[in-house]
Amino acid sequence: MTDDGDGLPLADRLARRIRTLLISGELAPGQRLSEAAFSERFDVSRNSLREAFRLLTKDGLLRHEANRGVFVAVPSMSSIIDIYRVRRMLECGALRQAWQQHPAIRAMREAVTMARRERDAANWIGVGSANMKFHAAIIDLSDSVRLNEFYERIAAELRLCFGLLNDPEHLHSPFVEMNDAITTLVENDKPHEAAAQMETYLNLAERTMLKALERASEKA
Amino acid sequence: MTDDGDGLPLADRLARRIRTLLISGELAPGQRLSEAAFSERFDVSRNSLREAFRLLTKDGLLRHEANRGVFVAVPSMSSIIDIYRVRRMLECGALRQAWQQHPAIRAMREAVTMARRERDAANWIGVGSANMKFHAAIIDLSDSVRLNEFYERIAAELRLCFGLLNDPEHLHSPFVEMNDAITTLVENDKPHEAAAQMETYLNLAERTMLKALERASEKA
DNA sequence: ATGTCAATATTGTTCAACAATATTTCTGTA
DNA sequence: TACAGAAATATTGTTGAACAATATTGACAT
Repeated sequence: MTDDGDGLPLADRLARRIRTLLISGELAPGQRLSEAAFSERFDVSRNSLREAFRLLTKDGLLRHEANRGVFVAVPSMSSIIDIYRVRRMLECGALRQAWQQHPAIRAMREAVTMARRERDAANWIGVGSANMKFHAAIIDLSDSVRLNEFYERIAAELRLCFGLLNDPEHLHSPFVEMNDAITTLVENDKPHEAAAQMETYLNLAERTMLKALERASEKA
Repeated sequence: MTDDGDGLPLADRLARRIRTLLISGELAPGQRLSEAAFSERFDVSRNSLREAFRLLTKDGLLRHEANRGVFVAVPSMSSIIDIYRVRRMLECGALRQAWQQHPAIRAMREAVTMARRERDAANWIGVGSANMKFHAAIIDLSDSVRLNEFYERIAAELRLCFGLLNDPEHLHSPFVEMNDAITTLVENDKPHEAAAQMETYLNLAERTMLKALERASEKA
């Protein structure tokens, strides 16, 4: 099940491959991505590669400087603050108007179960993925393809931030039980309380993130 | 003040030019955009044009079909519903957490004033622009560059929908006074009431839009 | 009218070239 | 040595042509 999306245009497939490299941390923030090197590496033409770069730049994962090339975006304090501002708006909004019978709630519950299982197996990056699934499910509550698409972009940027840090246990584990509580609230048709809980969740996560970034940058 | 953004890469400038054509209605929805024809028209290479097409496709203004080319996106019922779902989420959210002293409130007031002036001059497309400025100012309340950027994309799609209709007077004028009321509410530090008012505003606008699209499509 | 097959046009992708701009290396001078 | 400036080099920006893969058109036979 390699699923290399053979039907899609080359640039899209390329963008997906590079995105994977970016969020897996194989390409360091700030690193320059040479057109010649990458077109060679992926065995595609420079033109096709440039199309892919444009897409990823629009996604905020790459930064483009005129006549200097593209660089892996470097997460900053202000970008983290901005990302969490977006998350509060979207996730709390989606929860607040959540309808008790919405199928996405089932996905939220599944993500919580998965996160717990991964945590018990001490697989912290698994906990992280389950966590991301949980929040994606929350966005699904809003039933908007555009919001889903937008959130995917934000989530990719967030993963880029995660890659900057180490300590994934301390980063993801504490939130598993909060996810459970929030899920229970929407299951019991208390969307406003769920949204309120999510707001404190995100504020806490933001602080954790900023603190971690601070430590990481002063070490450098 | 032509402001052709001479510093930007060619593909970005191209994308902007084509976007202008799209939202001004010079390119009809569903129309196919031939690479050969447009690269000739703008006197650029096919490669550069393709990069621009990719950007606009990502913005939802163009649709890309494999081996068939790009087409101007055709607004549908579902896309309008989706767009207004996004607008409710973003605009109501921004208003709800609005801070009385925020500079964007001043921009809202200015947009209202401008809209009134244009309406009195019976310049309906001017009313429309002022209206768009008003809603952009509301998004500014959230102080997020990512939300602003996302809203720009949504606004462009919305303008594409507007182009499909005629009757701009009936489409924009009724909302000027509502804008005034909402602005007054945030000026008086009643953000929740402003958000509630905005929700009814957007529901009404959505219905108007859907009705108009229905008429336009059954005529075809 | 309908379906089949060749002819044509369009997109998908690559390659090679050159201009414009950045970066590095070299050089001469204080 | 340290440093400013100039030459040399490398990289991006953009173009044009080429060819394969796919889609559209049109002619023809039934």
